[in-house]
Amino acid sequence: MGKKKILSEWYHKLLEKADIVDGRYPVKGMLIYRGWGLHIIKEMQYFLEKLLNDSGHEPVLFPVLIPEDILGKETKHIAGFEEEVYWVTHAGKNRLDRKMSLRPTSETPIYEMFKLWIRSHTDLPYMVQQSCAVYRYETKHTRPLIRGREFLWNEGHSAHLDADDVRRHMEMIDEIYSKLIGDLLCIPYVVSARPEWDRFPGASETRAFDTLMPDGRTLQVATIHDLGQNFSKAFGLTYENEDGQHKLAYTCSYGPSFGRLLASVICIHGDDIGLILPPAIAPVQVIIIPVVFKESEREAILSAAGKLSSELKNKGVRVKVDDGDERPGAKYFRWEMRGVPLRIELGPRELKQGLVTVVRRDTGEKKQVSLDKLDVELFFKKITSSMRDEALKRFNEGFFSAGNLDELRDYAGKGIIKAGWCGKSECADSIEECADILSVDVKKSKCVVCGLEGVEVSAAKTY
RNA sequence: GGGACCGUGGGGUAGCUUGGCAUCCUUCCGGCUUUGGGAGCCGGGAACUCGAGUUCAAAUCUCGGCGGUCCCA
Repeated sequence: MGKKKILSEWYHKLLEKADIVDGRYPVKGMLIYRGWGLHIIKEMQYFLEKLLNDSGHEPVLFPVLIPEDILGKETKHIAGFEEEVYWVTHAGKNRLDRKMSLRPTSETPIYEMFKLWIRSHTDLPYMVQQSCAVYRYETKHTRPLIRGREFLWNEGHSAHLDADDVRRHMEMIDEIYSKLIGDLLCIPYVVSARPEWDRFPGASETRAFDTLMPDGRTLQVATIHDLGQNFSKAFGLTYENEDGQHKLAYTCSYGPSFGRLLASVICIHGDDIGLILPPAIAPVQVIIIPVVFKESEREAILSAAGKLSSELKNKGVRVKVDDGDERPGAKYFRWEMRGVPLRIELGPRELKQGLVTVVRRDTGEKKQVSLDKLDVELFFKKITSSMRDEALKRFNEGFFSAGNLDELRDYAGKGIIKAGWCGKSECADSIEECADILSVDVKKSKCVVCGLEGVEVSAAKTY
């Protein structure tokens, strides 16, 4: 399929061929999530929700409708989303007295309830999380899983005693997301504070996680927002402290996009043949292919395959025997395209010697292993760590440093570029004509536009 | 936000300039033969994005809607 040549064509074809999503639903920016793709998303979701719940979050599920007056309570927030909100205005033929929006994000309805749930300082920190779909009428170019008008994510919301506790909480969420993105999905990323003009509407700081796609553009896969007391003020979110005084809480919200994480997994790990999935999220971790020549051998081979399959299943491995009518070669291709980490071939040769042939999807490496010494968990560990190393190696090659605007322009679209910026907004505009500024760092550097003393920024073409 | 291109069976396409029988591959169904890296043969099913207009006649020309892809900001 030629991944490297035309990433987007490769990507679109694979989404369909591997049963990940179907983008033919006739509403712009909306997708059908299909079996293979949804299963991968569910694996990520369970992993993340467990970490969040273990850290003290209460799982919740809020309604999708938010009344206009509640969505509009924090003025900067609504101003930031205004153009993207879907409105429900009618019930049958009757106009609703109170317009309802489809949630673009759930800070506002959640704070409406936090106000009722949080009474005392002993209730803090208060943390909830939900996995759900949110709705934003994107006017930019939509792309399946990357930019849609409906997308799946997990959103976490918390309320705290003070600003310090928010900072500590952000560190903890940072750690949880790093487990999700780096450990589970084997994807390298950068975390950085977004420049002021690119913050979440209503936030005093937005910290973002960006992955680097093979075409040199970055993809923001998760964010953490320090909302200070902005929302608490708007919603009257107070608690009673030890002295019986009512104080405004501090709040924080955060979320990774499951669609974008999946898109990153597909593009960053995949190759010309198709998907390569980390074992932890693969819907099928081991595919067993029985190789049958003679009818007389069929029963013995299939029963050996079935026995191996149940043994692995008992160990908690997601395993499948492909006993369909196709020839083995056709099966190899299909399961490789779908990214199954390990293939086990079982034919007359293996049966006779008590062996299996094991093939790794990530490296293509083929090995004969004696059946009683087969350790798939060890294979999974090796695959996982080598996928992480491979991805990191390519990621590290994606950093550049630009001393002037021409260099910045040259590197734009190749990766993440470090460049100097003096702090003036017109210079930022010139930089952003080449590449979006992801973050403003502390290291000193001369502005690539005007040459004045400034600080280093990270910039990249973004999705 | 600006621009370019596109929409034909389930998927991919030819045909469109110059209006007139819709092409091929693949998938799917049935049958025979096969099976260690996408098997072969025979038979069958299945399509012009929607609406309006021009015309004897529209996949083809015009306008609009819906949907998609890419580029630039």
